[in-house]
Amino acid sequence: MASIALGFEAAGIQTKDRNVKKNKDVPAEEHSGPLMADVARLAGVAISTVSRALANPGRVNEKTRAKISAAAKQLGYTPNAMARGLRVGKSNIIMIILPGSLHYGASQIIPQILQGINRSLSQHGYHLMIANLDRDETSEQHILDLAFGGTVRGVIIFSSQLPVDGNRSLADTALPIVSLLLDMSESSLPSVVTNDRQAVRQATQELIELGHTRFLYIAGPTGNYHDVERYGGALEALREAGLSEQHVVRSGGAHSYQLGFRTGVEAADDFARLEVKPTAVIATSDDMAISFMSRVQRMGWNIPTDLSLVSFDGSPVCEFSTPPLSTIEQPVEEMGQAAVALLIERIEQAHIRTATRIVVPSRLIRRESMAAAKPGLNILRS
Amino acid sequence: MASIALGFEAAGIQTKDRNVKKNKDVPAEEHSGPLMADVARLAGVAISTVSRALANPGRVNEKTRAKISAAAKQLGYTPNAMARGLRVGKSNIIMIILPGSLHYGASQIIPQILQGINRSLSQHGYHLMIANLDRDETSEQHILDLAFGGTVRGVIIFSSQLPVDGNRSLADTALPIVSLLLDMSESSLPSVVTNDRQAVRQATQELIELGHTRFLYIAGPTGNYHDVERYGGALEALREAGLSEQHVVRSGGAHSYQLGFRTGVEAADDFARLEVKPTAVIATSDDMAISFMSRVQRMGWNIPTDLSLVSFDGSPVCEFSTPPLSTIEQPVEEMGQAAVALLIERIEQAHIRTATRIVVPSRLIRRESMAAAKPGLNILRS
DNA sequence: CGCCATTTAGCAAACGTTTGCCAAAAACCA
DNA sequence: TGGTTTTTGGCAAACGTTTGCTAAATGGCG
Repeated sequence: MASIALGFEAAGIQTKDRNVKKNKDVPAEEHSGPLMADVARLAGVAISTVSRALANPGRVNEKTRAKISAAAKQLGYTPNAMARGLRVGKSNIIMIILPGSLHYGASQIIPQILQGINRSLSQHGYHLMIANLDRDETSEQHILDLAFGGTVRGVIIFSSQLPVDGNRSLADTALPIVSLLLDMSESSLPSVVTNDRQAVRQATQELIELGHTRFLYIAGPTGNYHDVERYGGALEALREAGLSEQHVVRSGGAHSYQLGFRTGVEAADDFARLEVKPTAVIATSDDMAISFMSRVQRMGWNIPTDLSLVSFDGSPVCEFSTPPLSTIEQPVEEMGQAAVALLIERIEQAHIRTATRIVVPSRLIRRESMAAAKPGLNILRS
Repeated sequence: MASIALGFEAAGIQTKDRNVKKNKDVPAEEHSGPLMADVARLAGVAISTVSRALANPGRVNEKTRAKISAAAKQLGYTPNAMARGLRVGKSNIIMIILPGSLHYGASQIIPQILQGINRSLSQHGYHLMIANLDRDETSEQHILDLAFGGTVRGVIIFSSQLPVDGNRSLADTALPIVSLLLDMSESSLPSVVTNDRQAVRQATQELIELGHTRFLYIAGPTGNYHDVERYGGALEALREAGLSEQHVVRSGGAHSYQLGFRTGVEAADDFARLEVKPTAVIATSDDMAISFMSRVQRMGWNIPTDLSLVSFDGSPVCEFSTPPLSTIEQPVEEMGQAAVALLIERIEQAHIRTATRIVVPSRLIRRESMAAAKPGLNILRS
């Protein structure tokens, strides 16, 4: 407007005008969509009335409200989320932080988790943004920018530690955070977890009852929460049965879960090298179990006659391996829903400060890969 | 609201006071974080200088810039994304629309796709939001609200049609959109696809060269783009070899891909019922192939001696089935990257209007599930 | 030292909503 | 009908940035 007026004012001095323009970016006149003001004009009311009619219907006459929403529909009006978010100081976006090695355990559970969470969130009017937490600094920065920049309203952190960058830490946010799969209730983060330890203990107990006394444990990344818990559960069962830690051989542990299949292959090689063969194998993920099984079968061992096998995750594919694989199924759907419920509770009632812990139990699905130990056959030659 | 007010009215005069308050919400004094104004004050410059120093470093003295970014770091300042977005009229969020039956083909490819896309986006400073496109109306509304409400800056639509709701359609947005997996370049949407048709044709040709003349085709959802393409490819190969459509039996087609395993199981039953047995099976997803294989093996058939098998998707698990499964691998990583590249190109240079089509070829991974047809053994009894 | 060209910094107006406050209208009661 | 309560609508000020314009500062040159 001002520049046009200037142009008219001094028609001869075009240069001047040009110079002025150098500093000027186009104001992006392209937002196109109808504004609340357009709706108000069409409905013959004030903007504020439109706002109230759309967001807080109780506060406006029904007849007016109808007129307004008709106008809105006619124009195809959609309120601008950023303007709203800026004004009310909150967004309706939830961020889920996924570990860099995305394929934790069986990759199959990630889509289920994401879908379950997204559905639950949608029902409450929230949207889902995903963030990858790699080991590099930039990914942590991105996440913290999202958190501190007001883009997100709450965080679900999936089997990871809270990211930190410089003097900013996710823990310092006022944002509600829920930890999924990783128990961080000690650090006063509400957590939704499954009973890794107990589930593995129970599976080990069953193997012991079937007569097994020598175990191969195929480990996840050393130090990983899930690996520690699961191995701990196996050891507990052994101890209860009066068996020492000598009765279990560990394999794997060097790789991230992303390489589950490779870990299983290497475990099969380890197995082949052992003088004293275990009769039962506990794998910390289905991927490992499947590739392990494939390799040892190829080497000539029979499952479950020579070797029983049980793993963790509950991927659907386990039902269709040969033989069908016993696995500890994680109730991903329920866990996702529980996490969302917890998060929304924190969002909507800011006064909740107690750190809850919700344990959704995993359950062992018994299939043909588990059988009684071969009596008196504790030593096999490779 | 109205009824509550009536209740108060009857109660007495306290109502007045309460009613006044009813209209008042706390102004949410809790944004907490440091503002650009705080940084400016600490650095001893004006707000606008801070803004320019942070976003457009060339426009401000280096010494000043250093002072400002030191101040920003000291305060842990993070710019508010919604305020920025509102002002500049654009966000930095990309939305990916996933089909409601999320487990298209092998669910394994979804996490890979998502991770690949998210990584590429991160590098360009964008964030990824996921949206589920279910069959219900609310999910379409949610998606359109995101698109029209200015929340997102671009859209990647994964193997789905554009959602429509009332008089709003994603097609009407000014937003850049890229279609992934589904070829919509005819509808002037830039698309990144793989060569479904040609890949299946080639695999079928190889089977024919191995002496196979009777096929079982395990179909995806009837009418689905991928199913049409893949079946078409198989038919083309048959026709080229002078074989009529009679030489292929279709199974499945009724379910969504989500039930891939079940489709395979039912295909095995169909197979058992056939008088004239096919000698080769083409499955449209790895899930189907795996469950099919498991069942027919259990019924006593041998793979690949009695029956050759090839499927689509390239899930890692195929390498470890018994026997290892031949599969057509989709280059998901490259496809994701290509989609992002295309999208960012459209975002940053708004003048591109030509609809591109990028074909990233799939490749057949040959494993033991494919072998020569048993000579002269076209009919087996069940 | 003075004049002009070029940087650099600051003011204030946007961006599109929501909402406190107040005025107007409506409804009710006597 | 007049006064009082209740409801409804409108004005304008936020929310935290970016940015056009202008003022000030800096530097170059005669």
